[in-house]
Amino acid sequence: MNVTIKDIAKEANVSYSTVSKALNNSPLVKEVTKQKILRVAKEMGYEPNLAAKQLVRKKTEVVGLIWPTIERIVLATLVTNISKAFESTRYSMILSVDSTDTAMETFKKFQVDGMIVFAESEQMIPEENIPLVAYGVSGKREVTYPIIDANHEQAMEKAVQYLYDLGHRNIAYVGLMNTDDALQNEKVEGYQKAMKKIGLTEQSIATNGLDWFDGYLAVDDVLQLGKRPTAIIGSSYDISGGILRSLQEKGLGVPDDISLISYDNIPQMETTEIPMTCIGVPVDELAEEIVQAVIQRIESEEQPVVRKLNPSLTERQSTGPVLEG
Amino acid sequence: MNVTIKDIAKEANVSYSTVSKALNNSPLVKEVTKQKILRVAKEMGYEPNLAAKQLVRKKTEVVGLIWPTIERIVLATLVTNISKAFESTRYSMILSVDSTDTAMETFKKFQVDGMIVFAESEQMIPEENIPLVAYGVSGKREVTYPIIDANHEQAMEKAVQYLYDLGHRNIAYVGLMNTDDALQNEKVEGYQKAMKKIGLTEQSIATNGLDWFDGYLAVDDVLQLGKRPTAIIGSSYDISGGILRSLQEKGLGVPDDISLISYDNIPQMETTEIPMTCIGVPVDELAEEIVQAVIQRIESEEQPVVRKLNPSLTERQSTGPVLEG
DNA sequence: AAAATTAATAACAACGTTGTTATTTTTATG
DNA sequence: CATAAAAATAACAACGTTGTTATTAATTTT
Repeated sequence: MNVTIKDIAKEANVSYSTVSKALNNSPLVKEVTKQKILRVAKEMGYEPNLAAKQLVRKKTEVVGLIWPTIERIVLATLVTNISKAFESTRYSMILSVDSTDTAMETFKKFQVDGMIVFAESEQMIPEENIPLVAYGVSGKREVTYPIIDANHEQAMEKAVQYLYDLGHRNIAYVGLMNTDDALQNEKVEGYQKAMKKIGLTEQSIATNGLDWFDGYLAVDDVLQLGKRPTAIIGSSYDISGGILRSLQEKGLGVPDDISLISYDNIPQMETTEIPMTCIGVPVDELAEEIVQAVIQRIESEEQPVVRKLNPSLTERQSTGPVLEG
Repeated sequence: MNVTIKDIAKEANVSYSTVSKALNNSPLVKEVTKQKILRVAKEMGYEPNLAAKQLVRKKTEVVGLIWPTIERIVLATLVTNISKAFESTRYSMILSVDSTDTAMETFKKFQVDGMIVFAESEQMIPEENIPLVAYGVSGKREVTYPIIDANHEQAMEKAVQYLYDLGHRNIAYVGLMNTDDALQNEKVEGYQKAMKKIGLTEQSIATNGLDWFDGYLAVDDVLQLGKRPTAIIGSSYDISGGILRSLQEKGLGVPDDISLISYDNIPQMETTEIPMTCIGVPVDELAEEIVQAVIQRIESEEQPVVRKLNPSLTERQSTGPVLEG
């Protein structure tokens, strides 16, 4: 049997309500008794009973994260970071890999205080009176829950501008396009707009998928473009990894012969063959933002809003100025 | 406010204890009243309060799964399958990606009935009076909790035997070796033993890592072996994928010029460029086994044992008989 | 049709907390 | 040094269930 506040009370010769207050660090109990109770509690190995607490307080201080497509690894780093971000709050996080519906059922059963949903599509999530925050493409629809999204357009603009400033004029984009993946589409469109804005002609290479090898293969096409690009923007960590490898194998120096900048701002960019310059909302920042959003929504019933986070560019060794041949 | 059994009781003109019994389908309540109560409950949208139930019953019917290294995707399919396997039980599953310690804390707070731990190393997990089952390399140590493991040795033996029966005599193994990854080591050793047993000379190619590209690169080495192998055993899904692609690119027909068999028995093997013959414990089976193990351990205090599951070979189109040149 | 038996329902005490109200103890005040 | 005020502690009713025990209603049995 587990030890309860009543056991502590007996041991410490106080009433159990005093124990409760002491454990919650209430100012209503004298410092010395508080200390004694705390000591006794520790000695007895007291562990509060969440169910009991929850029953009276109607709060769990737990947030559920719904991640239905676990097998697409892209988000793993984000999950890890969110999990970490929760550590400095009074909330803890649990994860479900079930379908959104099933997961929501489970979380409702648990009476989590809030949920984070990785929204794959622009499809609406039925909100069942548990505060909810979505991470994903915001689109243009009305919202009934906050959506955290990245400003992909701005990201591409920054990337292009950065390369332009380094002297690059032929900048190619490599990534998935013309599918119904709203996120990928936003990226290409962002690139196209940015190029237009700055007065350059776009040159994009469509890949077949989102994997490493798709980037690896795309380099052949890139090198056959009319004007050979001096810089490439890879649409994701995996894609860019493949591009980098292929360039190396073809004897093209990065960044001397060709500069490479990758979308996705994750720490892993540091540890590629050549540390990669990248653009995107840093994951830790993103995670922090998401966590804050749920907590705020839980605690203050705030209005749902779409937040487009600003990307930042992290300069590493895969980019450099155009060298005169 | 949520509707409780007391609300239902009022509405149905019975006592709340009768409602409780009716909802739990007790034989103590008359069929007609039971039906009425059930109907009223449904109409009112009743959702049982887990915390209250838990408080009196001291059971949550929830199992926690600890998966600290989420970023290594290999296990994702297994997680998905475990999650699915729980659906047909009365338990549900939640997931934590925290470190084993932190996750165990959270789960203890939640008072889960049991835990599944993906044990990375052979390191011991401190068992804190919550029934625990580990999935991972069993090693030779004493156990205080059940460990579910695959019989890697037998797997390799089956694979080699299968290829032998098809006429292959030069069978190469491609995979990570000589690192401190216990699982990978077991695989190579299994291969070596199997070859020896059947009287063939082993030819293995060590990769640098566990990724797709490591397999892709390894093919060059394979083809430079003294006796060119007629069959390759790839050590994992990713590795084998790389091997397959490289063979294709080099114009080597699979399985006509060279047979390929992969470790890992997951459904994805069906959808590679050429559907792959594979060896291993089928994930769904593995998942089922793990789930059964926790449940048994929760419900019957059974003795901890190491269970080595038998792998099975799934024949697809990447393997065939040796063709006389 | 009264007594005994069985079936159906109701009452109520748990479970381990929190938060409010009541009581006691201590300290300050005239 | 009584008395009022403040501080500390204790008592107790929630919270929404389950499971046990008590009560009432419906059947048998004689």
